[in-house]
Amino acid sequence: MSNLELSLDNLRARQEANAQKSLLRQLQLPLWAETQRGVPNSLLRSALFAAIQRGKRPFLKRQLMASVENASITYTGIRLCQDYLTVWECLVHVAREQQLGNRCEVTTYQLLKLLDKKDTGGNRQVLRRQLAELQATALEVRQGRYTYSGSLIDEAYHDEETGRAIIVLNQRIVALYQGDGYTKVSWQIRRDLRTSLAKWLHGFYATHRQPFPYTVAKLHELCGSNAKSLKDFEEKTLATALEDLATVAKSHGEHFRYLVERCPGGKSLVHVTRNPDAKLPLNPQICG
DNA sequence: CAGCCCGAATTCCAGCGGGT
DNA sequence: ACCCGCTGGAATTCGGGCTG
Repeated sequence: MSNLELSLDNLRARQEANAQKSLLRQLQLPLWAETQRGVPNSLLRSALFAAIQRGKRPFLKRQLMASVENASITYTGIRLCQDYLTVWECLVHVAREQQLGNRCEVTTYQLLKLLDKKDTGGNRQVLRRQLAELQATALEVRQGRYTYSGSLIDEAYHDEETGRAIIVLNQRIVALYQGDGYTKVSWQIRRDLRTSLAKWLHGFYATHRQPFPYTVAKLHELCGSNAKSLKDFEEKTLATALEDLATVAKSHGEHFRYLVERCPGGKSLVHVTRNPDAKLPLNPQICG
Protein backbone atom coordinates (compact mmCIF):
# COMPACT_ATOMS: atom_id res chain seq x y z
CA MET A 1 0.00 0.00 0.00
CA SER A 2 1.41 3.42 -0.94
CA ASN A 3 1.66 6.40 1.40
CA LEU A 4 -1.02 8.14 -0.59
CA GLU A 5 -3.45 5.25 -0.09
CA LEU A 6 -2.64 5.12 3.60
CA SER A 7 -3.39 8.79 4.11
CA LEU A 8 -6.63 8.46 2.12
CA ASP A 9 -7.66 5.62 4.41
CA ASN A 10 -6.83 7.75 7.41
CA LEU A 11 -8.86 10.61 6.06
CA ARG A 12 -11.86 8.38 5.44
CA ALA A 13 -11.62 6.88 8.90
CA ARG A 14 -11.44 10.33 10.44
CA GLN A 15 -14.42 11.52 8.43
CA GLU A 16 -16.48 8.56 9.61
CA ALA A 17 -15.45 9.15 13.20
CA ASN A 18 -16.43 12.82 12.89
CA ALA A 19 -19.76 11.88 11.37
CA GLN A 20 -20.55 9.61 14.31
CA LYS A 21 -19.48 12.31 16.77
CA SER A 22 -21.69 14.96 15.21
CA LEU A 23 -24.59 12.55 15.40
CA LEU A 24 -24.17 12.27 19.11
CA ARG A 25 -24.55 16.03 19.44
CA GLN A 26 -28.07 15.86 18.05
CA LEU A 27 -29.57 13.71 20.71
CA GLN A 28 -33.07 13.59 19.40
CA LEU A 29 -34.78 10.89 17.41
CA PRO A 30 -36.55 11.80 14.19
CA LEU A 31 -40.29 12.36 14.59
CA TRP A 32 -42.98 10.17 13.09
CA ALA A 33 -46.76 10.17 13.16
CA GLU A 34 -48.89 8.88 16.05
CA THR A 35 -49.96 5.97 13.82
CA GLN A 36 -46.39 4.94 13.09
CA ARG A 37 -43.45 3.44 14.93
CA GLY A 38 -39.87 4.16 13.87
CA VAL A 39 -37.58 1.15 13.97
CA PRO A 40 -33.95 0.75 12.79
CA ASN A 41 -33.81 -1.46 9.70
CA SER A 42 -31.20 -3.77 11.13
CA LEU A 43 -33.60 -4.74 13.93
CA LEU A 44 -36.37 -5.47 11.43
CA ARG A 45 -34.16 -7.45 9.08
CA SER A 46 -32.74 -9.84 11.62
CA ALA A 47 -33.66 -12.61 14.02
CA LEU A 48 -33.08 -10.36 17.05
CA PHE A 49 -36.82 -10.11 17.71
CA ALA A 50 -37.74 -13.60 16.63
CA ALA A 51 -41.05 -14.84 15.28
CA ILE A 52 -41.41 -17.55 17.88
CA GLN A 53 -44.16 -18.71 20.17
CA ARG A 54 -44.44 -17.58 23.72
CA GLY A 55 -42.73 -19.82 26.12
CA LYS A 56 -39.39 -20.60 27.57
CA ARG A 57 -36.59 -18.72 25.92
CA PRO A 58 -32.91 -19.36 26.53
CA PHE A 59 -30.25 -16.87 27.55
CA LEU A 60 -27.91 -16.02 24.67
CA LYS A 61 -24.31 -15.01 25.15
CA ARG A 62 -22.60 -12.95 22.45
CA GLN A 63 -24.59 -14.68 19.78
CA LEU A 64 -24.41 -13.57 16.15
CA MET A 65 -28.04 -13.19 15.08
CA ALA A 66 -29.18 -14.13 11.58
CA SER A 67 -29.35 -10.97 9.49
CA VAL A 68 -29.26 -9.64 5.94
CA GLU A 69 -25.89 -8.87 4.37
CA ASN A 70 -25.06 -5.26 5.17
CA ALA A 71 -25.95 -5.45 8.85
CA SER A 72 -24.81 -7.55 11.76
CA ILE A 73 -26.01 -7.98 15.33
CA THR A 74 -24.18 -9.63 18.19
CA TYR A 75 -26.55 -10.12 21.09
CA THR A 76 -26.35 -11.01 24.76
CA GLY A 77 -29.52 -11.42 26.79
CA ILE A 78 -32.70 -13.44 26.97
CA ARG A 79 -33.95 -14.60 23.58
CA LEU A 80 -36.32 -11.88 22.39
CA CYS A 81 -39.53 -12.34 20.46
CA GLN A 82 -41.88 -9.95 18.64
CA ASP A 83 -43.70 -8.97 21.84
CA TYR A 84 -40.50 -7.32 22.99
CA LEU A 85 -40.22 -5.36 19.75
CA THR A 86 -43.77 -4.11 20.28
CA VAL A 87 -42.85 -2.90 23.77
CA TRP A 88 -39.58 -1.38 22.62
CA GLU A 89 -41.33 0.43 19.74
CA CYS A 90 -43.69 2.00 22.25
CA LEU A 91 -40.87 3.10 24.53
CA VAL A 92 -39.01 4.72 21.64
CA HIS A 93 -42.26 6.27 20.48
CA VAL A 94 -42.84 7.86 23.88
CA ALA A 95 -39.21 8.97 24.16
CA ARG A 96 -38.86 10.38 20.65
CA GLU A 97 -40.04 13.82 21.63
CA GLN A 98 -37.45 14.33 24.30
CA GLN A 99 -33.69 14.31 24.48
CA LEU A 100 -32.26 10.85 24.57
CA GLY A 101 -30.57 10.05 27.84
CA ASN A 102 -33.23 11.90 29.83
CA ARG A 103 -35.57 10.19 32.24
CA CYS A 104 -38.82 9.37 30.54
CA GLU A 105 -41.70 8.75 32.95
CA VAL A 106 -44.74 6.70 32.05
CA THR A 107 -47.20 4.71 34.10
CA THR A 108 -47.68 1.01 33.48
CA TYR A 109 -51.30 1.87 32.74
CA GLN A 110 -50.28 4.32 29.98
CA LEU A 111 -47.89 1.84 28.43
CA LEU A 112 -50.51 -0.90 28.36
CA LYS A 113 -52.92 1.53 26.73
CA LEU A 114 -50.31 2.40 24.12
CA LEU A 115 -49.73 -1.29 23.56
CA ASP A 116 -53.47 -1.84 23.13
CA LYS A 117 -53.51 -4.38 25.89
CA LYS A 118 -56.00 -4.81 28.69
CA ASP A 119 -54.91 -3.37 31.98
CA THR A 120 -54.90 -6.58 33.99
CA GLY A 121 -52.69 -7.97 36.71
CA GLY A 122 -51.13 -10.52 34.41
CA ASN A 123 -50.38 -8.01 31.66
CA ARG A 124 -48.83 -5.56 34.09
CA GLN A 125 -46.64 -8.27 35.53
CA VAL A 126 -45.54 -9.39 32.07
CA LEU A 127 -44.78 -5.80 31.05
CA ARG A 128 -42.63 -5.23 34.12
CA ARG A 129 -40.69 -8.38 33.42
CA GLN A 130 -40.28 -7.45 29.76
CA LEU A 131 -38.91 -4.01 30.67
CA ALA A 132 -36.41 -5.60 33.02
CA GLU A 133 -35.38 -8.10 30.36
CA LEU A 134 -35.03 -5.43 27.67
CA GLN A 135 -32.81 -3.49 30.04
CA ALA A 136 -30.57 -6.49 30.69
CA THR A 137 -29.40 -6.79 27.09
CA ALA A 138 -26.14 -6.03 25.30
CA LEU A 139 -26.03 -5.42 21.57
CA GLU A 140 -23.42 -4.63 19.00
CA VAL A 141 -25.27 -3.50 15.91
CA ARG A 142 -23.51 -2.66 12.67
CA GLN A 143 -25.85 -1.00 10.19
CA GLY A 144 -24.02 0.12 7.07
CA ARG A 145 -21.49 2.75 8.18
CA TYR A 146 -23.06 3.21 11.60
CA THR A 147 -22.64 1.11 14.69
CA TYR A 148 -24.39 0.99 18.04
CA SER A 149 -23.08 -0.71 21.10
CA GLY A 150 -25.19 -0.83 24.24
CA SER A 151 -28.45 -2.05 25.72
CA LEU A 152 -31.90 -1.81 24.13
CA ILE A 153 -32.87 0.44 27.03
CA ASP A 154 -30.33 1.86 29.43
CA GLU A 155 -32.51 1.93 32.52
CA ALA A 156 -35.95 0.68 33.40
CA TYR A 157 -37.17 0.72 36.95
CA HIS A 158 -40.24 1.42 38.98
CA ASP A 159 -40.68 4.36 41.27
CA GLU A 160 -42.47 2.51 44.06
CA GLU A 161 -44.02 5.70 45.45
CA THR A 162 -45.60 7.03 42.28
CA GLY A 163 -45.99 3.64 40.62
CA ARG A 164 -44.47 5.11 37.50
CA ALA A 165 -42.03 3.35 35.22
CA ILE A 166 -38.88 5.31 34.50
CA ILE A 167 -37.26 4.65 31.15
CA VAL A 168 -33.91 5.93 29.95
CA LEU A 169 -32.78 5.27 26.38
CA ASN A 170 -29.14 5.29 25.34
CA GLN A 171 -28.36 8.45 23.36
CA ARG A 172 -26.06 6.54 21.00
CA ILE A 173 -29.11 4.71 19.61
CA VAL A 174 -29.61 7.78 17.41
CA ALA A 175 -26.87 6.39 15.15
CA LEU A 176 -29.31 3.74 13.91
CA TYR A 177 -31.87 6.40 12.92
CA GLN A 178 -29.68 8.28 10.44
CA GLY A 179 -30.95 8.94 6.91
CA ASP A 180 -32.81 5.94 5.56
CA GLY A 181 -31.49 3.68 8.30
CA TYR A 182 -34.90 3.30 9.86
CA THR A 183 -38.43 2.53 8.74
CA LYS A 184 -41.74 3.97 9.82
CA VAL A 185 -43.91 0.94 10.47
CA SER A 186 -47.70 1.19 10.53
CA TRP A 187 -48.77 0.66 14.11
CA GLN A 188 -52.37 -0.04 13.17
CA ILE A 189 -51.41 -2.90 10.90
CA ARG A 190 -48.93 -4.35 13.37
CA ARG A 191 -51.51 -4.18 16.15
CA ASP A 192 -54.11 -6.06 14.10
CA LEU A 193 -51.78 -8.87 13.05
CA ARG A 194 -52.40 -11.98 15.07
CA THR A 195 -49.30 -14.13 14.85
CA SER A 196 -45.75 -13.21 15.70
CA LEU A 197 -44.54 -14.25 12.26
CA ALA A 198 -47.06 -11.94 10.59
CA LYS A 199 -45.69 -9.08 12.70
CA TRP A 200 -42.12 -10.01 11.82
CA LEU A 201 -42.90 -10.23 8.08
CA HIS A 202 -44.69 -6.89 8.23
CA GLY A 203 -41.63 -5.18 9.70
CA PHE A 204 -39.24 -7.03 7.43
CA TYR A 205 -41.04 -6.19 4.20
CA ALA A 206 -41.68 -2.61 5.34
CA THR A 207 -37.92 -2.04 5.03
CA HIS A 208 -37.95 -3.10 1.37
CA ARG A 209 -39.12 -0.79 -1.38
CA GLN A 210 -39.12 -3.63 -3.90
CA PRO A 211 -38.46 -6.92 -2.07
CA PHE A 212 -36.36 -9.68 -3.60
CA PRO A 213 -37.87 -13.13 -3.67
CA TYR A 214 -36.58 -14.97 -0.58
CA THR A 215 -36.48 -18.72 -0.16
CA VAL A 216 -38.63 -20.12 2.62
CA ALA A 217 -35.41 -21.44 4.19
CA LYS A 218 -33.92 -17.92 4.24
CA LEU A 219 -37.04 -16.42 5.82
CA HIS A 220 -37.06 -19.24 8.37
CA GLU A 221 -33.49 -18.37 9.28
CA LEU A 222 -33.96 -14.59 9.30
CA CYS A 223 -37.09 -14.63 11.47
CA GLY A 224 -35.41 -16.89 14.03
CA SER A 225 -38.13 -19.54 13.91
CA ASN A 226 -37.65 -22.59 16.10
CA ALA A 227 -39.59 -24.85 13.74
CA LYS A 228 -37.55 -27.98 13.07
CA SER A 229 -39.57 -28.93 10.05
CA LEU A 230 -39.24 -26.44 7.22
CA LYS A 231 -42.34 -27.99 5.72
CA ASP A 232 -44.40 -27.36 8.85
CA PHE A 233 -43.08 -23.82 8.91
CA GLU A 234 -43.97 -23.20 5.27
CA GLU A 235 -47.39 -24.77 5.27
CA LYS A 236 -48.68 -23.76 8.67
CA THR A 237 -46.92 -20.80 10.23
CA LEU A 238 -45.77 -18.93 7.12
CA ALA A 239 -48.91 -19.60 5.07
CA THR A 240 -51.28 -18.26 7.73
CA ALA A 241 -48.99 -15.33 8.53
CA LEU A 242 -48.77 -14.19 4.89
CA GLU A 243 -52.53 -14.53 4.48
CA ASP A 244 -53.14 -12.60 7.69
CA LEU A 245 -50.76 -9.86 6.58
CA ALA A 246 -52.39 -9.54 3.16
CA THR A 247 -55.85 -9.30 4.71
CA VAL A 248 -54.93 -6.81 7.42
CA ALA A 249 -52.88 -4.63 5.05
CA LYS A 250 -55.82 -4.49 2.66
CA SER A 251 -58.21 -3.49 5.43
CA HIS A 252 -55.94 -0.51 6.11
CA GLY A 253 -55.71 0.45 2.45
CA GLU A 254 -52.20 -0.86 1.88
CA HIS A 255 -51.12 -3.24 -0.82
CA PHE A 256 -49.46 -6.46 0.13
CA ARG A 257 -49.59 -9.36 -2.28
CA TYR A 258 -47.58 -12.52 -2.12
CA LEU A 259 -47.00 -15.71 -4.00
CA VAL A 260 -45.25 -18.85 -2.87
CA GLU A 261 -43.53 -20.45 -5.83
CA ARG A 262 -42.58 -24.09 -5.53
CA CYS A 263 -39.39 -24.65 -7.45
CA PRO A 264 -37.95 -27.91 -8.70
CA GLY A 265 -35.78 -29.52 -6.05
CA GLY A 266 -38.21 -28.87 -3.18
CA LYS A 267 -37.26 -25.23 -2.68
CA SER A 268 -39.94 -22.59 -2.34
CA LEU A 269 -39.59 -18.94 -3.20
CA VAL A 270 -41.69 -16.24 -1.57
CA HIS A 271 -42.51 -13.31 -3.87
CA VAL A 272 -43.92 -10.18 -2.28
CA THR A 273 -44.91 -6.83 -3.67
CA ARG A 274 -46.35 -3.71 -2.06
CA ASN A 275 -46.72 -2.02 -5.42
CA PRO A 276 -50.32 -2.32 -6.68
CA ASP A 277 -49.21 -2.35 -10.32
CA ALA A 278 -46.40 -4.89 -10.06
CA LYS A 279 -46.87 -8.35 -11.45
CA LEU A 280 -46.03 -11.44 -9.50
CA PRO A 281 -44.82 -14.57 -11.32
CA LEU A 282 -47.90 -16.39 -12.56
CA ASN A 283 -48.92 -19.39 -10.53
CA PRO A 284 -52.69 -19.37 -10.04
CA GLN A 285 -52.77 -22.36 -7.68
CA ILE A 286 -50.92 -20.76 -4.81
CA CYS A 287 -51.35 -17.09 -5.51
CA GLY A 288 -52.10 -14.96 -2.48
C1' DC B 1 -63.86 7.13 35.57
C1' DA B 2 -58.73 6.14 36.20
C1' DG B 3 -56.00 2.82 38.15
C1' DC B 4 -55.19 -1.65 40.15
C1' DC B 5 -56.21 -6.69 40.88
C1' DC B 6 -58.07 -11.69 40.17
C1' DG B 7 -59.46 -16.27 38.03
C1' DA B 8 -61.32 -18.71 34.16
C1' DA B 9 -61.25 -19.11 29.31
C1' DT B 10 -58.97 -18.58 25.02
C1' DT B 11 -55.18 -18.32 21.78
C1' DC B 12 -50.90 -19.49 19.87
C1' DC B 13 -46.64 -22.37 18.02
C1' DA B 14 -44.55 -26.45 17.44
C1' DG B 15 -44.28 -31.39 18.49
C1' DC B 16 -46.42 -35.82 18.25
C1' DG B 17 -48.74 -39.74 16.58
C1' DG B 18 -52.22 -42.15 13.85
C1' DG B 19 -53.90 -43.07 9.24
C1' DT B 20 -52.92 -43.71 4.36
C1' DA C 1 -43.08 -39.88 3.05
C1' DC C 2 -47.20 -37.01 3.62
C1' DC C 3 -51.52 -35.18 5.58
C1' DC C 4 -54.26 -33.92 9.53
C1' DG C 5 -55.92 -33.24 13.95
C1' DC C 6 -54.75 -33.29 18.85
C1' DT C 7 -52.03 -31.61 22.78
C1' DG C 8 -48.89 -29.02 26.14
C1' DG C 9 -47.20 -24.91 28.09
C1' DA C 10 -47.13 -20.05 28.23
C1' DA C 11 -49.22 -15.47 27.21
C1' DT C 12 -53.21 -12.91 26.82
C1' DT C 13 -58.08 -11.69 27.04
C1' DC C 14 -62.57 -11.62 29.11
C1' DG C 15 -65.52 -10.29 32.53
C1' DG C 16 -65.84 -9.20 36.60
C1' DG C 17 -64.60 -6.47 41.38
C1' DC C 18 -62.36 -2.95 44.36
C1' DT C 19 -60.68 1.86 45.78
C1' DG C 20 -60.52 6.85 45.90
